[in-house]
Amino acid sequence: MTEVNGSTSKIYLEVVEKLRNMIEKDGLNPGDKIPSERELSERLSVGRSSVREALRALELLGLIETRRGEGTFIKDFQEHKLVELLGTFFLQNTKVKKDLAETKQLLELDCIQIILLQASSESLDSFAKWAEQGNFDDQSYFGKLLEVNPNKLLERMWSIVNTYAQAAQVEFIQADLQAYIDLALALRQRQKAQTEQIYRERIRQGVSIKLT
Amino acid sequence: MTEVNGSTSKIYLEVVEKLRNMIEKDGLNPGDKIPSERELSERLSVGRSSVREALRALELLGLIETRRGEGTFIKDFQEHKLVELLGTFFLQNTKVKKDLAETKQLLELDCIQIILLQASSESLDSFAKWAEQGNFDDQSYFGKLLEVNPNKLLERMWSIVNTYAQAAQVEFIQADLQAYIDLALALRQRQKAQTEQIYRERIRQGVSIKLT
DNA sequence: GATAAAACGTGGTCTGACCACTATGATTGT
DNA sequence: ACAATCATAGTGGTCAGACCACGTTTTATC
Repeated sequence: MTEVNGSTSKIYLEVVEKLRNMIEKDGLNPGDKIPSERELSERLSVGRSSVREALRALELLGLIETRRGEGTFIKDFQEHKLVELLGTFFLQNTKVKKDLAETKQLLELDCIQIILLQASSESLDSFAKWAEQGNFDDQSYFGKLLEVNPNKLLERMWSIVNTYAQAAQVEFIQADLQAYIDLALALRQRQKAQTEQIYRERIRQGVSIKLT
Repeated sequence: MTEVNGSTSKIYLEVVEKLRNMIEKDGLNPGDKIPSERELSERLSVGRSSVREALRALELLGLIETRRGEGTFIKDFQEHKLVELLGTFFLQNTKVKKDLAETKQLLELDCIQIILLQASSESLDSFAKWAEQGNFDDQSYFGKLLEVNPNKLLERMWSIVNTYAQAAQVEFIQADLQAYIDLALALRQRQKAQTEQIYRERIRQGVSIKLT
């Protein structure tokens, strides 16, 4: 018996989908509460356990947060703990690591391209000022740099790749502080050639992947 | 009554953890079968529903695969759904058309970089041969090109961005067929400057975003 | 009015029951 | 002996109902 399982067999996946639509339709934002498990179960005509499977999966993904006694909320996603999992799980093959390192670098260079062409002088000024304080490490530096770039999609992609890279223990060697500062200054002056040279020769030197 | 909840309240998270250890300890590899839900439930002394919540979460992450009537298997980590999911959830409403087009181009250029440095001559030959047939459009051409590049992460990212770009009706203007063919030939000869020139001036000309 | 107690709502977990599907082994037919 | 068939057991998929633990809200009490 049962039941015309439309397309996505597996109820919990349908619930994920419905949830996604619901969030979009109702314009829910991070922090907002979503209906209770029992209500979802009723509204979607599925068992509560199926709803829970969907919610638990989304929770592990860091997309929602549940607080016992209170409810389930959309999460402002960041630091999903799943990532450490992935790292220790099945991420330990060198090919993946190489791809991660390579991709991360490419995204950083892409970001530099965009910044050179599109970033406002003010944002570049303030970034340079921030860099001159010297209060950063490789990771936080590029995190900040990616923020300066106006392409939010690129920023998000870098963030994800970076997270994965961390999980896989792919970390770049910390370069000389001055190199990072010089990069910021070169960016501010929109010196394309110099910027790229600093990145390649002084910051990402000696890394397995060479570009250009 | 419960419960000495060691550290990670939430049983399903403990199950995830236990599973991870089990996989590591037993040296299980992609394709291998993991114990059945009922057996796990018994071995870990937790309810089957908790086991299922853990498994469903890992499944949505793309770490395992379940086949009804057969069992649950470790999956090759290649096709992780993470980026996809994050995208469908939070990347939707933003007006990212520009970002999409821009990012897509950047990824294509990144791919070209990698190909110039890493692709085998044979794969470049066969790609050029394929291109000379002229049986493609802009999209399928770059889809094929991304396949030539050995960085599977990059390929996947492009594929996703491309999918979204389509959905957002961000499509590049089809260029002259000859331009695509010439690009393939330049790639085969590993002519970096020429390759990039063709891409920028003959294929992606007139697109909103200009790079370099 | 302030405080304490009870009621309610919510997530967390378990159990037991079916269903649907697959693989395996026994049965049967030739 | 071999092949096709069927029965069975094992597996994931789903549901319903029952508690528990915790937070919020309402109510009763002082």
